[in-house]
Amino acid sequence: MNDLKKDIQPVSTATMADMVESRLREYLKRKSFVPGDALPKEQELADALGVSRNVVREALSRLRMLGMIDTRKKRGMILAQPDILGSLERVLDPLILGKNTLQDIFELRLVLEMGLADLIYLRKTPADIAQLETIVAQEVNKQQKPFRVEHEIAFHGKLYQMTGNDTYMRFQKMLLPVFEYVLDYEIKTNGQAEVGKVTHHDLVETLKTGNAEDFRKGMKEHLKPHFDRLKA
Amino acid sequence: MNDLKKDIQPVSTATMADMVESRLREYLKRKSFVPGDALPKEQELADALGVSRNVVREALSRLRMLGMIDTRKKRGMILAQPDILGSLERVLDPLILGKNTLQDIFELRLVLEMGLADLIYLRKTPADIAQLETIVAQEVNKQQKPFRVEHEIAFHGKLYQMTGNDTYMRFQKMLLPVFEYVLDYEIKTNGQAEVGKVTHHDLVETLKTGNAEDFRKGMKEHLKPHFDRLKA
DNA sequence: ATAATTCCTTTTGTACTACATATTGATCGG
DNA sequence: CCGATCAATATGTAGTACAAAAGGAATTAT
Repeated sequence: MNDLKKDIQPVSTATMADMVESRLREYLKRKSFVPGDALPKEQELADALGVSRNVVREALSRLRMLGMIDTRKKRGMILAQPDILGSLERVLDPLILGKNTLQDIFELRLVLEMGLADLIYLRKTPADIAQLETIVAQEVNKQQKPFRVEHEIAFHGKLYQMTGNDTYMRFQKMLLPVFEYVLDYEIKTNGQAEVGKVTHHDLVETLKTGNAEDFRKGMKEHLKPHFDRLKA
Repeated sequence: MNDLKKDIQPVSTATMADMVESRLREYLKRKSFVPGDALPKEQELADALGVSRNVVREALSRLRMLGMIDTRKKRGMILAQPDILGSLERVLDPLILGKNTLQDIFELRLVLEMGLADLIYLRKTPADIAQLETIVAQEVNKQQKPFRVEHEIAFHGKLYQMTGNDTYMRFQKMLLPVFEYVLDYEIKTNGQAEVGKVTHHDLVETLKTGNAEDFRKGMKEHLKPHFDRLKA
């Protein structure tokens, strides 16, 4: 199905820039360049590849966007360490993604949320718990719609942060808009979602007294309305 | 820390292509383009932005790489649905990522693995179980090193597939090389890792008789050696 | 002699032109 | 009325030219 497309399309529609991009990738890998190493100049690459400098620049522009290379005016280009999530960020717009992908991401976030218990228990500190309690305390007062979302983000965001895993935290943050978007859509079609039986407050209590297993169970209950909506 | 960098760097080092890329993104969002809509021609964009067509093409080249736009020879460019993971794929190379990021991804995969139980129980079929049993049966014979990795991939890969979530599955597959890479590194420095008490065979049994909660516990035990290696 | 300044060289960034190529749509012929 | 050929058009590629910045070399001053 899709495999055929991936085999045939590149042959027919591959442009020079595409090929040069791929060649450069291969070149960097084969030469075992490490971050900081200098790359040949644009003109040299163009000559070596037998294309115009224009094409080379289009390919380099892509690698530059991904953070794979850094270029400075006279010093030439150097290999850099790309920010993996930086590239994702650019594409993760609910408005341009397909419905299936959005649904997949929605589920992915549930999976992530369910799996973070062990990391949290590995690294949580009393200070973290205290902050969570502050967040929960502020929730009690304001239950209006705009604030509820804010508190959801504050609470769950703090949980990600407690994992001590920066990539994980940023990843979750990026997924948030998609989550909200799908949620809004679901609510519009299926009516208001009820809230889970286990509250944020309960989860914090579990963090203080229970173990990772308990926390996972609590989180499952907390997210139950979302899970119930999933189609088998 | 990094926030400052993100605010200051763009001002100082932003090239025209960077700005045009950002402008185009904003433009697409503001005009609420939907996939299939036609974009203005390159020359028109260049004129409107006050830059050369060259710069516009560098920016478009980036969007094209991300799959955000499709272009055909005369028909112009049309907005497309980007493949979110496609962009990740290009950057997820263990050799060029930093050590911290690699460690983060290693942990991320453990998190994902721990969180997939509910999706599996929502969607598993008898056929899936049968396939898993076949995979496990083949494991028994060959325990040599190259085969073990293959079976690991086959087994866990099948689990992802059972979630019915294509994005999730591809994501996991992409994370695999990083996982292996970090694992190899750990083994080299800390010696061979022992294997978890719960085997693949046990997990399949749980899938047949137990519930999602049991499966999560089993998976935790199965991955215990990895979790034990994590630093608090 | 050492340090600071100035100038020159080099490489990227941008602009412009020209033309090839493919696709669309229209015109022309059967 | 349908099919084929041909022209128009937008992207793809090449090539030239020059501006700007950054590093290094040479020169001057203390």
